[in-house]
Amino acid sequence: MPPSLAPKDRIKREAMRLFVAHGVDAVSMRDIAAAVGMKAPSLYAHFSSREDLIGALFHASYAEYGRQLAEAAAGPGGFRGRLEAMVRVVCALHASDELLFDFLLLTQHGFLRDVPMDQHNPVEVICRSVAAAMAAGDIPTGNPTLLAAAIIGIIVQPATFKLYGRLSQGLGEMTDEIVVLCLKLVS
Amino acid sequence: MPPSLAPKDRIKREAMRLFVAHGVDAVSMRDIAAAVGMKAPSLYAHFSSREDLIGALFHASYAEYGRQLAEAAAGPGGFRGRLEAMVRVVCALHASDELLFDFLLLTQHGFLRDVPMDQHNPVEVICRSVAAAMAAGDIPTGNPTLLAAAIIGIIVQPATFKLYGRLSQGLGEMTDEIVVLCLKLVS
DNA sequence: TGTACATCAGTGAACGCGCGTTCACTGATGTAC
DNA sequence: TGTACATCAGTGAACGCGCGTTCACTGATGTAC
Repeated sequence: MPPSLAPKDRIKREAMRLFVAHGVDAVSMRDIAAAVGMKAPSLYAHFSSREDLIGALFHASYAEYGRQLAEAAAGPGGFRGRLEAMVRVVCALHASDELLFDFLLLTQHGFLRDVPMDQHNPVEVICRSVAAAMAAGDIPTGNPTLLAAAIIGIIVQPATFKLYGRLSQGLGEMTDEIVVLCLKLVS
Repeated sequence: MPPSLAPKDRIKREAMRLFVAHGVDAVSMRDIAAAVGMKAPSLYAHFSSREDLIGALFHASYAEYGRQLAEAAAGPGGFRGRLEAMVRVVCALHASDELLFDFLLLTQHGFLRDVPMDQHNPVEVICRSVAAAMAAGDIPTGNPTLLAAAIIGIIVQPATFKLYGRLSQGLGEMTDEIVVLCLKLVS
């Protein structure tokens, strides 16, 4: 933790670290404050409530993931090229900030019911992209949502394995293999 | 909730329902007791603690899943036949008790660090089966753990979609399609 | 049939605890003149 | 340079609350004689 970071960012970083290590519900405001060398009341100078802090961590990052995915999904070329681009985006996000990726992975179930199904929702982006490709005849016909789920599973489950130490490499190092697996699904 | 069930089973059932609906940490012993028409202290006649109740729900079921998977993994024929059998087992488990499946799905991250990596661990069963097939040359060479993760992802992510209403069909009704997707991965 | 007693699932009241949050206050830093 | 004041991140003490859990007790049911 470089002390050069602004207090607000140090709080976000340490909170994320603790949430991933112990689970969101097992970490108190006092725990977070202690990790940044403060007392709990000081956190309220930066976030209006615990809910606000967690929301700032989850929703902003989740939307940013969706934004980058939507960009890849709108790229040039056929569906397979765009699928490869999307997979590479997600793997790159894992490589660039694994802590954030793990946080989204572990806390998703607590938030997914609140997340709007709009164009910044990563899951929605993939579902729409697959459905469009299937409707256009670019890939074999079937249940588009099931196929989208399978693609997401191929990316997310290895990240879970990494988190629990079953895989030592991150998604960044396995990108090419993951791309190959995803492309097999749409063959 | 048939009142014919023994009190202990009614408690387990209602607890599971509440945990899936609101998250494990958001449900108190008083909530569970109210759902079965009791007061909180009565629960302690059946379970020694909250931890004990949750553990009874998770670990026994998780081990049973592992046992059934191990049985399918030890079946006759080549790897592809055994993989198909394993996928069918998981889909059948989802079809036979979706609430239980969802409970394991939602609470896994809170327990996976405690689960021993033995022969009753469903993830371990799949990892070993894939690794053996790869070592025997039954399927193309690669990272066996990554492939195992991908297979698990193809099954688990559609279950997550069902849970959040993105898919209306359960795994039971999509079994054949899921089998096809998994077999594509090992081609 | 009637009485005394054992059993035991369930309860009301209470416990200590850690939680999120509030608020008056501190004390270091920067600015005005 | 020196003094008075404004600013503001951070703090100590305290709050009300809901939690898991304990325990003496209740009251229905079954058994012995």
